[in-house]
Formats: sequence, structure tokens, C-alpha cells
Amino acid sequence: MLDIKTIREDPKLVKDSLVRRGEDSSVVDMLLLCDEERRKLVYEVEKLKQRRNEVSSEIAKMKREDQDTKGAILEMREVGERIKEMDDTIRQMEKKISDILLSIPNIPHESVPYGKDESENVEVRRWREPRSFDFEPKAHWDIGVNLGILDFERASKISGARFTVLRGAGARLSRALVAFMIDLHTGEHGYTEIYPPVLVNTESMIGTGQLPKFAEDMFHCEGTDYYLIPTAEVPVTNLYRDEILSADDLPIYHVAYSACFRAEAGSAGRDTRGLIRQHQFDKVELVKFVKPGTSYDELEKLVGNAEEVLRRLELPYRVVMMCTGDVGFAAAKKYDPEVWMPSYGRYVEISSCSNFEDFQARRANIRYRSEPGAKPEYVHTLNGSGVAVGRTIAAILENYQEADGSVVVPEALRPYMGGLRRIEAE
RNA sequence: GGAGAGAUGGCUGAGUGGUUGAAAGCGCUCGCCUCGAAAGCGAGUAGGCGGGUAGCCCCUGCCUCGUGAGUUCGAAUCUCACUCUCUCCGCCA
Repeated sequence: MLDIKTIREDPKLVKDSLVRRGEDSSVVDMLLLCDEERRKLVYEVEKLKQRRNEVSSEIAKMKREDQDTKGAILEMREVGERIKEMDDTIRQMEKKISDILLSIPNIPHESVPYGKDESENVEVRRWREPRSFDFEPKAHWDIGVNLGILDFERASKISGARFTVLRGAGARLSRALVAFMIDLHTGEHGYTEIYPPVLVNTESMIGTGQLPKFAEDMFHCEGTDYYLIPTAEVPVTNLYRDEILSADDLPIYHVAYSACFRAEAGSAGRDTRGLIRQHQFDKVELVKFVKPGTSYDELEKLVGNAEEVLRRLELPYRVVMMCTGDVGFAAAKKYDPEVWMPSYGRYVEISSCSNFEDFQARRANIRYRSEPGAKPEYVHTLNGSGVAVGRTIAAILENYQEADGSVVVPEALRPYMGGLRRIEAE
């Protein structure tokens, strides 16, 4: 959420940002109109309330002195009615303003390149050349099924499309990856581990920006106020909702493993095979709460932390900076580390690292005091995958496959796999 | 699921219709004291939304005592609904 005061003072900035994102900027004028109207009403009703307060204390005094209060009470009864009506109108106006405010995306940082869609994202760096195979490499869904470690057919029987059952070494590989990633981030990057609920309420979803705009992407538990989280970003960022932190608390670094759930409405036909796009997948997420001045440095470090996972696993990757048309609703700046996927013949997103500045903090009301007694200010929040587990399994299967159909276990993972060096068909 | 108790400021905790936005304590900040510190003493210390003035200093109004409605001239205080927490019982991995 943007600050209404910023919009009031510099509407052009917000309109330009919407245009750069390729969105309609006319909401800004509508918003300002409502805002002006609201302030006018607030001013009026507050004058009435002041009058009511004054007369009420006069009535108290008159009663103590045994004077007649009938006239004053009658007058105030009318004033009270009037106040109620106006408060109603103001409440409607505020609802409208907040609806608009919640639907306006963040302003991209000045370092974000202009572009209309993902085709204009900018590659920032590459690590390692993709391996060249002396045989025809297979896709991970074939490798996994042949090894008996991925079972898509039974998954579709028990659940449906876009689900997977992991079996044997496949299940262990997944568990090993989660442990490996969390150990790396807690042990070497200074993150504190969190294990969050995967069901959260509406308020949390609004706090991080999934709602109200992207309701169709979410699984909602019918008859309840619970949503299945699309990422651990939601519960972990909302950990400090409506809190005022002290400067000493910052920066806060959290790492959280969770299952993630996405309805994937509107992606029919895309990535239908394999582990790339599932309704349920595992992810290790990194979340930071930092002082405003530091958030862009923190973003670079965060991306580096995600990249370190891929380097340790020796998976070739590149990092892409999102352009204005692809930066995402809540982010001011975003980098996507992408892993090389032989079956796709290209790099595939395996992480997404964003600086939200105070966009989420304002929605979720997460503040801090720069020093004792100072006015509370909004923190900056960041998060990034560190990294997506399902896609990492896919990348390992494909990049580490051998001509005989077996898959070599990356060295960094072997301690977590009971020393297993190679996954072979049983 | 049943019965009961509760929800007040950074924290603990008073307050059952009218100078209570809120006692007291703790914490924190500043000052005094001290060579310095502690102790002691004194002062200060919620957030939000408007208006004035104007770069976050200051003045001023309104709102906020879990959330939402209601009663009333006036609600932290009375009524109703909801949410959450705790205790006991039941059920259960």
C-alpha cells in the first residue's frame, strides 16, 4: 500500500509508475477526489463532535448544580443523529479509498529498467556454463518416473492434476534439500528458523498483498476464514503485524520451510508436465525486516544467499532483474535467480527475491522506533525463495543425469542422503 | 464440543455512566547528584486521522481501553454479537 499523503503530494509520480507498469493510471484521480471529499466531511463532523463534547460536559456541570438540562439534551439528540449520518458517509468513503489504495501496486525503484513484459527483463549475471551431454538428456519427469521416485499417475488419482508423489530416494532427496538449505541459511547466513502455519486468515493475506487483488490464485477453505498459503512469506511477514519493533531488533532475518499452495488459475496448459508448476510444492523462504536506508543492500545480500544454494549444489544459473512490466504487484525491485533446465533448453525461475520497501509494512502495520521515544516508522520488508524445492529436484535430476538413467547426488547433499552417491532404479 | 474466567498504554495492573487518554509500578529518555557508575531525587514518555502553521518544531480538534453494533446529551464503564487467550471436562495425532 502506498501512503495516501505521498499520492496527495505527488500524484504524477504514482501515475507515471502505473504507466511504466503498463497499467491504467486513472484510479489516482478518482482516489484524490474521494480523499478530498472525505477530508471535507471529516472536518465538518469533527466540528459537530467538538460541540457535542462541550455541551455534554456542560450538562454534567448543570446537573451537579441542579439546573434544567432539557433544552441542551434535546439539541444534542439532533446533533447526535447528524453525526451518525455523517460518520456513515465517511465510513463508506473510507472503504472506497482503502479499496483503491489496496489495489494500487508499488512504485518500481528508479534502478528498475523499463519494459512491457518478461521479454524485457535484464540478465544480470551467469554462473557456470550448462553441461553438454554426450547423450540425449531426458526431462526430469521421465528420469523420475523411470527411477521410481516420482509418481504422477497415482498423485492424480489421489488428488488430481498438478500433484506429485515422491517415493524412496525422491522423498529423501526432497527432505535432504530442505535440511541442507535451512542449515546453510541458519548456519552461515544468519537467519533464524521459523516453522509457520500453512493456513492463515484474510488479514494476513492482505498484509503481504495477495488479497484483495489475487483471490483467484489462492486456495480458500470453504466456510472458514482460512487460506492455504501460497508461500511462507505470508505467515512469516505477518509475524510482526501490528507491532512496533525497537531499532535493536533490526535487521530480522527469518528462514522458513513450508508447503506452498497455488490454485494456478489462468495457467492452464502451461508447464503441465513434471514438477515445475504444482498445486502443492515445498519451498524454503527467506524473509527480512530491515531499516529503510539499508533495504537495497539487503536485497543484494538476499539474492546472494539464494544463489549460494545453487552454487553449493553446482547447478548452472543466471540472475535476471525484472523490468517494470514484470516486477510484481508488491515489489519495488525484484531479482529472479533462474536455474538451467536441460529439458526446457533454457533457464527456469527457481527463486524470486524482492524488496517491498514499506509497501507490505504499511499494509501489515509493521513499524519500529529508530531510538527510544522516537516516532514509529515503517520497516522495509524483503523476501526471496532460498530456494524452491520441487524445481531444485527437477534441476538436479536433469543436470546430474547419466546415460544409464541414474542420477548423481550433488556432493553437498550426500551427508543429508546417508552418504548416497547415486540414485539408481531399484 | 461443554462449563467458567478474562482481553486496558512498551510491560504489569487500577478503574462499573460525566475534567480517566486513562491511577500506580516497571521499563525507557533527559536533568540533578557523582571522578565515574549504582542508588536516590526531579521531569518527561501511546497511536491514528484532520486543521493551522509549516520540511517531520509548535498550536489545535476528533478518534482509539480486543472487534463490530446498540442504549445515552455523554460509554473503558451498561446491552448484544463476534474474535482471541486462560482454566476445567470431553475428544484426539
